Amino acid sequence: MGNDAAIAAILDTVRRIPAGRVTSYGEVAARAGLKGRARMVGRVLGLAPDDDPVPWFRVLKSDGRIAFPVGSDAFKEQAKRLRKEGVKVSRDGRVDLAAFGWSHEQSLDELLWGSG
DNA sequence: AGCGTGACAAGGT
DNA sequence: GACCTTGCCACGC
Repeated sequence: MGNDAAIAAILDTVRRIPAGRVTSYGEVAARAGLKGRARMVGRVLGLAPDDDPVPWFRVLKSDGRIAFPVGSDAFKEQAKRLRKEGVKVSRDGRVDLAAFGWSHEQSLDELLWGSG
């Protein structure tokens, strides 16, 4: 897969992340057919222009933490946008992937109350 | 071409 | 948990 195709695949994948859910750079790469190229995902999101809006803030590190340094402007912006969609973000930028992760497809209610 | 750097990940100490 | 190493790859020098 060429570079342009890879970029398009990454952007498409990120646009498919549902509001109120998060995923990791690695998972985006894998779903885009670019397993092992998580670093490229971060790079592409960083370059993504405003003309081509993508929900970059729904992408976290594999451990569920925001990738930016705690306290940085980017960190605060990402936490703010996530919280606005109902995602719980701890002060140090942690998100519970079991509750809000994409393709867990399990609502927080189900998690708390149990499905059956 | 080589080397360092980076919005990463996985495995080990 | 904090680090370190290895694998990954695009970029700028």
